Amino acid sequence: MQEKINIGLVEDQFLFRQGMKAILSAWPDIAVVFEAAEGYTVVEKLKGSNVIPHVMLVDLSLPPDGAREFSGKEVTIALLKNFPDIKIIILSGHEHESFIAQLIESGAHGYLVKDCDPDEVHDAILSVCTKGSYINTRTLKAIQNNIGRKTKVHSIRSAVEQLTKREEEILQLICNQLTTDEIAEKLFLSPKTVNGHRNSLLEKTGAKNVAGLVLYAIKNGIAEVG
Amino acid sequence: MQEKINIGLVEDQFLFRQGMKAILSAWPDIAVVFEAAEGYTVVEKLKGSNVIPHVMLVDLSLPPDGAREFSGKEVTIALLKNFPDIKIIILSGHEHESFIAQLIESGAHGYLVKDCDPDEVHDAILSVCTKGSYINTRTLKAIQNNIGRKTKVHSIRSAVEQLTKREEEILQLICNQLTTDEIAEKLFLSPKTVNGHRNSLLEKTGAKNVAGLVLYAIKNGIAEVG
DNA sequence: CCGGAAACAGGTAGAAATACCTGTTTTTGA
DNA sequence: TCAAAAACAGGTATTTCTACCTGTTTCCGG
Repeated sequence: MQEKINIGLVEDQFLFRQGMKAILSAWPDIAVVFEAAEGYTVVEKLKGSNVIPHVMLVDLSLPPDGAREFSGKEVTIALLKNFPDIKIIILSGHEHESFIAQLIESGAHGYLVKDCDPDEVHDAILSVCTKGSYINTRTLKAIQNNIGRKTKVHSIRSAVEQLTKREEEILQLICNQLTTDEIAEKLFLSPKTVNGHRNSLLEKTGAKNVAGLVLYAIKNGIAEVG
Repeated sequence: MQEKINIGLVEDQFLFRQGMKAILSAWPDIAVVFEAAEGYTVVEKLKGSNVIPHVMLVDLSLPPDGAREFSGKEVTIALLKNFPDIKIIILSGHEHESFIAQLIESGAHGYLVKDCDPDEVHDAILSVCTKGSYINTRTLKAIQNNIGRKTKVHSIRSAVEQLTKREEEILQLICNQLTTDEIAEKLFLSPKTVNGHRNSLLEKTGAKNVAGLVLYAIKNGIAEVG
């Protein structure tokens, strides 16, 4: 008998995790050997574990609990850094194409929507093990669309550039409905400086105004709705 | 042997649905007899069915496919109208308290977060069947918080009032990053009129500026992030 | 049929944001 | 250590938004 493929689950919703376990366990060639609900504990937990999964299924929309942000993207990067042999498949709900592309660029080996067939999960797992990656047509299209979009949004550079720490900070405060002057006061800066960052934000995100900035922030996990 | 409780699942994510089915089927007193992926087909499908579920588990975050919006809230209302005997339990991911309160007000009999224990699902199902409802402390707190919040946001009236059709329409366009003049042109209105609606929006939502409006829109399903 | 809400439209004023510049200092990475 | 990027700060001009008013018309429910 062939050795089983060891699977790790990173998913905050307990119900979904249990469900996935039930689904995966139905295949004789698959064993779920690791589970985690929060992103930031994954690497630590794995280091203390004696069984390292071959494939990790990571939920994209892990909530950024508390202060620290540790979404599916961060988990992917951290995992690849510490366990370069682990194959990573991203699971996502109703996410956005631009984000998927980012994930793949971050080094994820596969991508699945939660609204897929259980068989597809099995396929994906086998595929990342044997071929090293799994990209279905849907994902491919998303990536292509996104790349296509990138070049036409503003300039070739702008969309690829990512925000700096300060810019993210200010974007968050904008989402908190603070005005430029209020932000300046809060961060002990000149309003002119904040204004500069604001302009950079509009430039980099391709947003037309605050509405666009807020949407961008939410889409990219910089701000939350609640 | 006692009769089984018939369960219906309304959940767009196929994987989650399968998982839930697996979990639910593990209990001998429960049978999954109905499934739907989209909200707007539920009532129709049920009318054509000869087995009516006793309890419906409805995903709150059903995506508003295409033009028509038919989220968990609409499904709840439609179900209660057509099948008043069905008990409805809302399932939600990382949703917002204010929304939960709305759901309960819409007539849902119970509320569960997706990050709960499978046992809790079982408890909830039994509870809505025998006692007619299921509210855990977490939900109760959410509702109370929300009610508490309502009274202090702006005025007693403002937060309770809901937006008119026109206001929602304009809010959507604001989220699309249109300026007042652009909205006016698009809707064949005077910019002054749009301005008036804008002011009403700020007043009713308690938002301080567009950022607040966008957040409100997303929180209440009027606009989407993608 | 009447009252109230919604939608419409107008005005004035000031606050805030956006679009362009310019430059210096500090941090960081190759 | 050297160059690039980030953060900082300033100026000017214009657009857009927000906060107050005023009023009319239309439509719907009691």
